[in-house]
Amino acid sequence: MPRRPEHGDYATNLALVLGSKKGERAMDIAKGVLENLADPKGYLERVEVAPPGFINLFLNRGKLLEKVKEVVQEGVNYGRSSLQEEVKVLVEFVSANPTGPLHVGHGRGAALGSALANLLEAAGYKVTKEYYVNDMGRQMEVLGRSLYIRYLQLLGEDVDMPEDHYRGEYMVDLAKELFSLFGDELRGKEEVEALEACRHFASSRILEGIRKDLEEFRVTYDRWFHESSLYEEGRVQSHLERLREKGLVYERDGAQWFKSTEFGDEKDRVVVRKDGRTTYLASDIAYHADKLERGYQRLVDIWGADHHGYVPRMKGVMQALGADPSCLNIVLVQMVSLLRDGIPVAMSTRAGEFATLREVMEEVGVDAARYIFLMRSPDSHLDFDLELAKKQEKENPVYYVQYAHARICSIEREARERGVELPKVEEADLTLLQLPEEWELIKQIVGYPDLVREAAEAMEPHRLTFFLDGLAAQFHAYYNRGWLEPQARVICPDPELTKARLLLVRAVKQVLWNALTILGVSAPEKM
RNA sequence: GCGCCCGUAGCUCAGCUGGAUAGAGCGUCGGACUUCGAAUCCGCAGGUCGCAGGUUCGAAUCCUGCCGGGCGCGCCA
Repeated sequence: MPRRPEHGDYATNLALVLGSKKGERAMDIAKGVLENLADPKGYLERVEVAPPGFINLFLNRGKLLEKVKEVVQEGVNYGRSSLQEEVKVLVEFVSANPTGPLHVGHGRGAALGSALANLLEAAGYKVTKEYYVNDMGRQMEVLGRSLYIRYLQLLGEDVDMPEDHYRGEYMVDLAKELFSLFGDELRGKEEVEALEACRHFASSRILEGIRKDLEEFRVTYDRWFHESSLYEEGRVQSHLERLREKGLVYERDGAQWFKSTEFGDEKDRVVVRKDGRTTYLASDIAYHADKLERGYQRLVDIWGADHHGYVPRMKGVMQALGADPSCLNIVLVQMVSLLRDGIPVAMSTRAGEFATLREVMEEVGVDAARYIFLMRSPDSHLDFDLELAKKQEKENPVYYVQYAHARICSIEREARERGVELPKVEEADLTLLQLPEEWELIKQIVGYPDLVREAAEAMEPHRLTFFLDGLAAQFHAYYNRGWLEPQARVICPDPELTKARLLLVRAVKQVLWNALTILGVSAPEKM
């Protein structure tokens, strides 16, 4: 899409690229392309060649106007497409350990994962959303002991909480809850048994809290996959055995190692420790094998960027499992720094200083929080200042876009009040739309389906936020033109023109709604 | 030391996979409300795209080397 109008509505550098490859003059190739250009459906008004070899395409107005009618006819389905064949994709995201409440970093992953899942679905993929619950390992033991200590403290015993345990205030609350259920019953039991009860209680209650936070954040899952289920069925061991037969798992220094160097990793990785316990990598091998066995052709894992060092070994795991490593797409989302009045807020789970997702939701609202998380490329660090977000609430970008939607709803309400019926698609003569602002709006909404496909392919929902901002800006400019020019208003003196404009504006509203919905942000009819 | 990400306007960031004169929001300054919602719009100002080379018709975009910031480099997850 060229910037300057004389370069057409679309432009291609095809001839320049071909010219450099074949060593021919680009201008000659461009002219040749022009002569052989087929346009059976008449989409093109005219085509020009410009030095040094650009081909500029000017779209046929009438054909574009028909597209506007399609927007209204297709409604919520406009912009959705279907792939040639069904592709099953599994999006796994957040997957935070159930050792404490979700913090802002998880919020970013949650917003991104859910929006990406919607986006892929809109592009025609068959999407499943999954949360991997790490309910095994040392951290779970530490969690159980942390709760046990809080519980004993509650009963008046003098026990110290070690530095490396979970010291957050929420553990005290859990201890109280535990006490109200069991009284001092646990104190009399064997420690092993009490710890097991604490572990189970803490992790299930915390996981329940996580589920509720996410639901409130408009994030839902098709499945919660528990790491422990892999062990109950003995599948971790069986997959390790299979890799051992392939020579990809071997013993050294009393431990079992996965030969990830075979696939480009810088060193081999331990899967079974000297003491016989498996590592998380062993679980991940079984888990990803399970994903493949379930028939997913494409696996999307969304990780915090601090886990980037694990990418090579996971790619290696895919190859070891006999899969193409390119079918595993790992999206690394950079850190979020939560600020309060410009001052960084510490976000350590164990130290118990929280910047929870719940806090953020309650302070700035779900719409604003989701939109801010989704505005930037996952590759960029994100500064999220709570105070600033609150102060600027009314200037927040999300309100700008939502306002455009609400404004159109308002226009439609006004039209009805004045006795103007909203036109049916066949009743409107769109050729009456002659303002440059209208042409710009038309071009933008017509380009929306391509945007959805491209954003999905790049796995970059943030492109939608920039599209939305641009569409809203174009609409607001259009609307404001009617401020001083009553004949440029949607509801104008000419009834036929009014019908055409109402239809256009309805198409704009539909596209705003569709894109906002993919992002999981509401499109209010009133604000 | 090695690896990944980032470096674009005063601030926060886009830049559509190498195109034509680098964009937006916020902030500053100046304008537009007798009503289709001013949560908006219009305009001014603001740039050696971190630095230096290279690739070619053409580079913010690709390659190399530096500089600066963030994050990793466990028989933790």
